[in-house]
Amino acid sequence: MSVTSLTVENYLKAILQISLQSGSEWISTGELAKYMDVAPGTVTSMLKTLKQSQHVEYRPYEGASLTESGKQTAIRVLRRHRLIELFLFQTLKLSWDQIHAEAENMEHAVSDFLVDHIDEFLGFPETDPHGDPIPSIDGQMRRAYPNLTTLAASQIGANVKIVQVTDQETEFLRFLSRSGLKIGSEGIVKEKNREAGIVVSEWNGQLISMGIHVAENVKVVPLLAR
Amino acid sequence: MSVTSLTVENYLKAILQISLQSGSEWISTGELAKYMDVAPGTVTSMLKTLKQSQHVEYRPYEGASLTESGKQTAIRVLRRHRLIELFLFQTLKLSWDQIHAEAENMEHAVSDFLVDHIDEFLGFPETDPHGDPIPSIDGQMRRAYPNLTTLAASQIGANVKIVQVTDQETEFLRFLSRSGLKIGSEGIVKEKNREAGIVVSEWNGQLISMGIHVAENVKVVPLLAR
DNA sequence: GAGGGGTATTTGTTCCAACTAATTTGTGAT
DNA sequence: ATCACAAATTAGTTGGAACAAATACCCCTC
Repeated sequence: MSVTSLTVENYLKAILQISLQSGSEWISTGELAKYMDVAPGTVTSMLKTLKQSQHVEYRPYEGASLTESGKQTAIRVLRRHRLIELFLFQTLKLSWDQIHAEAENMEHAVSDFLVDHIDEFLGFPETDPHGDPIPSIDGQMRRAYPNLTTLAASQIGANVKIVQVTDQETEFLRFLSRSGLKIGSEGIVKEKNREAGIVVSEWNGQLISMGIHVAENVKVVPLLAR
Repeated sequence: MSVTSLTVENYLKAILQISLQSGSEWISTGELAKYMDVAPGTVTSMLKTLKQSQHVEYRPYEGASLTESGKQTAIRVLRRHRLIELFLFQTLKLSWDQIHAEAENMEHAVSDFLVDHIDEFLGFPETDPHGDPIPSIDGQMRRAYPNLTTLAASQIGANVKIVQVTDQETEFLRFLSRSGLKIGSEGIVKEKNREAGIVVSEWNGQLISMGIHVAENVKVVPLLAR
């Protein structure tokens, strides 16, 4: 097991998350710098280091992508993160927005041994409290819902169930909590106003409006109309 | 809340533990260097840093002692450590020797907010799985058993109950587990051979011998003979 | 009171991961 | 085809925490 400092782990995880989000394997220095909140030059030198250690492929001025081994490391970090979140969520009954920051710190401080015990304790769950899939012990990214779409992309009149939220910002999560929305909530898209950039939907009889770009972070599966 | 890096926290905790163990407030550079497994020069420069930040008093060639603020920080770290140990012990049913190392890493990665929730979840416990007292939320060191002695110091024929073990070495804890000894075990001192450096005691009908210096790490309270 | 032995401190490096500022490269518009 | 701009890379510094080796200090013994 190669030694990967906390910093290296964070970079690898960031690269994985950016590429999962953007859908492309290759990411740019700039994207990574912004995500890590670090100067571009810092990223360049880190990418060289990661290339040395075979964690990424890197071509100057073009960008970088994870190698198989880099991806495995990143996935292990993600697995730790998500299992810890769920663990805290289940045992301590903390809220959505509270656990993310804690898990961010803890993910580098727990051994694989402990994580596997947490996994067992939780009954080998498939998703974390945000609905994000938990990578399996052998490093596979699981995908719980193949027919996933977003609230923003759903048609008016569509009956949907929230299965995942893909933004961990405290304020966003608080907004959802306040609105009574959580994983498993079912609702109907009532109105989409592309000009105003607004989506209105109904949940348990209550109407909720949110910006289109916000609704893109709410992943749903279609339900058959009742 | 002053910013204390993980390294600073570890030094402060070490100073506290050394002085608790030795019974004297002032500790030497050498003791600390050995405890931290670090070169003496490193300790000297760290002590200067800690003096700067008002965490310790330090006099060259004489040693250092915690200031009130340094002590508070150290106690908070100790509290985190012990609550985490108990948390893992209770929820994941890990063994004595497994949790210590995990908690060592995790203690710097969890917020006071989380620790207080763990405390509540556990029902505000007084001692951790090793019987060590858990400092209270307001930074008091609790002392559960005032009439504490060690197995090594108990008279032949004494009826005792184990309430604490003061060595966290994996091998020592494994030895205790294998011997069936744990917090709460009750036994009788059968034989003490100071020349051979051996203490023999009986637990549930089983005789167990251990070295005197080992038995010093087993803290007991006397029981009335049955 | 002069040495000597054991601790401590100082000094000078090293590595990591960040920064700023200067330079280079790639690309889209004219 | 060139220019200008945005993005990336290089170069040079910084701070933290470690090390080894040289030096300084304390105290005990003769």
